Amino acid sequence: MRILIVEDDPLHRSYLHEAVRAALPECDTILEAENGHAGEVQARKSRAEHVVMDLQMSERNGIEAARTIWRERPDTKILFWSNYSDEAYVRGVARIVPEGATYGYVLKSTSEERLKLALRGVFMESQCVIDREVRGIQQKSLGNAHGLSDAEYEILVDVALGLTDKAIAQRKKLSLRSVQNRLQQLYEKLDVYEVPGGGSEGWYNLRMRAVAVALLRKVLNASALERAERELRNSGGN
Amino acid sequence: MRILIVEDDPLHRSYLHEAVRAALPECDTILEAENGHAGEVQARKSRAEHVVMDLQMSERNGIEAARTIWRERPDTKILFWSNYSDEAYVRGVARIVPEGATYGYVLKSTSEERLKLALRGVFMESQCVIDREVRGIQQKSLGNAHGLSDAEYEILVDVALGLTDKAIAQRKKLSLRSVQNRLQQLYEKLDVYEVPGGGSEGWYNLRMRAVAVALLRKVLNASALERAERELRNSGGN
DNA sequence: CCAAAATTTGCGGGTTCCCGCAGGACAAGA
DNA sequence: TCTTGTCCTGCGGGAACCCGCAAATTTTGG
Repeated sequence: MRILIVEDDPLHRSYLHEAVRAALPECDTILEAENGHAGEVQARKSRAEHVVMDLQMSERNGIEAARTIWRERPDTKILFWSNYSDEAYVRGVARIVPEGATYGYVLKSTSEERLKLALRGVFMESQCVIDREVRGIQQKSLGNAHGLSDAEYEILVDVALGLTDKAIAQRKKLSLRSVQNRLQQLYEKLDVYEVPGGGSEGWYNLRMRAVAVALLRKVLNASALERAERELRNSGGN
Repeated sequence: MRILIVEDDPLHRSYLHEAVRAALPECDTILEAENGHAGEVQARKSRAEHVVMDLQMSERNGIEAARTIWRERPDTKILFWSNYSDEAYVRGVARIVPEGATYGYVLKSTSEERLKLALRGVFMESQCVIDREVRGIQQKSLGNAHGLSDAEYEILVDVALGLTDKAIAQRKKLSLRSVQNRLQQLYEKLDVYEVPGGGSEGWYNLRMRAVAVALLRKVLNASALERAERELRNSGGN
């Protein structure tokens, strides 16, 4: 049994190494990579079927690396080990996990015990192990009280990239008006109208404010933006 | 000699603890805090004059903590120890350093050697120790080829918060037109006009695109936005 | 001190955005 | 089938944005 560790912080990497060794004595070789790209290469070369990896790394982040790994071998078991439980990350992971794949999502702040349990659960028992906090985010993002539908999220990302309504309409093959409708739904779901000072109107540029709120609430984050930007650029714009 | 460590990651905290113990044998007590707020409290209580602290922590980040610490005792020596060298962080730190204070800024990825050197340099020799990469960012942000002036940066932040031109004019006590002028400068300095696909016009909403580019280039980041948002809210909007 | 350079401000217009209103398209259920 | 609900679409107008032009003001440098 071989395990691949993808993590850029050396301290965390060696901590993980120890945890794996302790939790999975049946594991005979532990491979390491220090960024997403190296992780992909290693995974391809070693055919490792068990990967534990960090999100937010430089040089290709965890989500992108996971996507290409899963594209090549969809039965790979991946345990995500992240600092944050931003909705953007949770959504990003959910978006790329293949049909029936087993994976886990635990926070770096969890106890060593829980990390070891997750390691065994995902790699030995083929369970999906998701931390409580992360689960909480998942729920919230689905509970449509304040949660955005996928369609709305897509629009939000396009807006955040700086595209005009017209450009978005073209990309998404919708009429101009439909795009604007979805935008208004966004403006309601994020509390864009709430004004800091007095109740004066016209304080906010709604389109920009929506993105600001999404960033503050971690519905969006820089990493998601980077991914979207790259996608935009090599899809040639439309 | 007492040293206060403010760092939320337990691994990094203990690593720092070790490094301090090794680099500064004359240090007799090492205090620890696990977020910015606790750090402020500890600093106030212990009157520590030497602080090493992380940026990006939950529950009040390093910049805010440093600001209140320096406000109370401007001669405190602070060594910032951060994962990233985002322009937003570098600028944020530079913005709050008091006249003549000594501080340092090293990345978590630097060698143990350099960390120890920085510890001695800042705390014993009262030098300002800034990592090469960080210095590089500093230069770039000043070299006005692509670097934003302080005025432009301020506007950028206000725009990113979602304020309208009019609102910004009011806050900054400028005319509407001046705000728009500064915006146009922004649009030029960030390459807002560059289009992905063909040379079609009207592809970008410039105001939004400027913020997107700033985020992608790390001129802005979520942490800076949070700070600005809080400031906006308790300045009552104007 | 004056001249050059940079900023600020007003005006005017073309464009985009924001959104109420209202008419279609399509699916679910009585 | 008819209703109800949801979504897409077009129209129209008021507000905000983007920006060229030019005068007024401030700053800089000699």
